[in-house]
Parts: sequence; C-alpha cells; structure tokens
Amino acid sequence: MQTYAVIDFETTGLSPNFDRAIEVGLVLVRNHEIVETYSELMDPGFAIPSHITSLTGISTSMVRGKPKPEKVMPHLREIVGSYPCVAHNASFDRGFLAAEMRRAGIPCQPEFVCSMLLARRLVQDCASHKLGMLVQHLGLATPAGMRAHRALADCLMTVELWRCLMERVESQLPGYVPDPGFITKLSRTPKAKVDAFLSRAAAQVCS
DNA sequence: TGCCAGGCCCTCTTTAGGGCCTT
Repeated sequence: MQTYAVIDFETTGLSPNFDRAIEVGLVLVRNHEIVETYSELMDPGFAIPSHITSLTGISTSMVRGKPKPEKVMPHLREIVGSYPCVAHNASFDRGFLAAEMRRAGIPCQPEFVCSMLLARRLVQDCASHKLGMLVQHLGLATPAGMRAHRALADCLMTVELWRCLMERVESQLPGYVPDPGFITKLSRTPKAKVDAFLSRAAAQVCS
C-alpha cells in the first residue's frame, strides 16, 4: 500500500438504499505523505434530517446549489483510480460509494480496508473504537479548526490513525510493506490470535 | 406518519440475540 485513498462520507442516514451522500472527503496518501485532499458538499435533493445537521453541522441551506452526488462521482472515481481505500467502518462508506456510483452509472468497486476492524485488533486497550475516541486514546493529532463529523476532518483523523496502526504492524514486521490482502487477513483474525498471526508473518518475512 | 442498514464481534452461542460502529 504505497498509495491509498482515505475516504469518508457524510450522509442523510444509514441506509445506502434510502439515504444519500451530502459530503465526501478524500485524502490520497503516497509513501506516508498526503499528496492530495478533496472534499465536496452535495445536494441530496431533499431536506437534511435535523439530527444529521446536529451531528455534522451540515444543513439543507448549506447544500442548496451544490452539485448532486451523481455529478461528483466522476471526479471522485478519477482521484480514487485503482488505489485501495481506507475508511473507518469501511462497510458503511463502501456501501454509500457503491450506491452513489451505481446511481451515476459509473463502475467503481475499489478494494477497501477498515481502520476500525484493525484498531479492534491492535488497540485492544481502548474502551471504544469510535474514530474520535481512538484518536484521543492514542494521542494523535486532530485537524486544527475543523469540526469532527465533517468529511475531510474525519479523513485526516483516519490518516493519523492508519499511520499509527501501520507503525504497529511494521514494528513487528520490519521491512515488510503491508498490502490490502494482508491487512484484510489481519482484520479478520480473531483478537486473541493476532499476536500469533503477526509472529507467523514475521517468521515468513525473515525466512 | 414513521420507517427504511449491514458487517463484525461476543457470549448466557452456533437451530441466536444483542452491542458496536458508521450517519
């Protein structure tokens, strides 16, 4: 994973079939450095529920006149390219990306890896694995002047979290650059067996 | 009007149920 895209959607709710994306954030990371950032508000075509405005700060008036999600997806597809995507609770963002790309008529099914699943394995001493709680627990930097639950702010926090998680993996596998397949396997390894999994991987690296 | 999700994990489980996490 020399290059990967961290992606985050703010939406009108939890269901990709009934709800729509109202903001997307994307950070492209290459060789541990941020090389591109992108965020865009989108008009879902209906009023944003009040509880979503309370959570995100994004109101109906803020998205009025903004492009529809299907107008934003082509540019998003262009940036993501064929890079693997990182997201916190990736099944959620993967579902909305797939739904909005489908509405836009664009084939786009990038590989996803999940920072939440990985954090559950590698940060087992944190009581909660919400993004904000993990960032606080690990003492990671938060984007100055940016509100949490906005797409780009959450992307930047996920970048910090992901770097931290990768440092933990690489500290046990010196010289090894984790690929999405390896991360997926690690993310699906039972918590109690994570150390054994990494030990086996280290043995393979050294052999 | 009110409701609409889904993958993963844990346990009082596996012929299930409930919590976490995303918005």
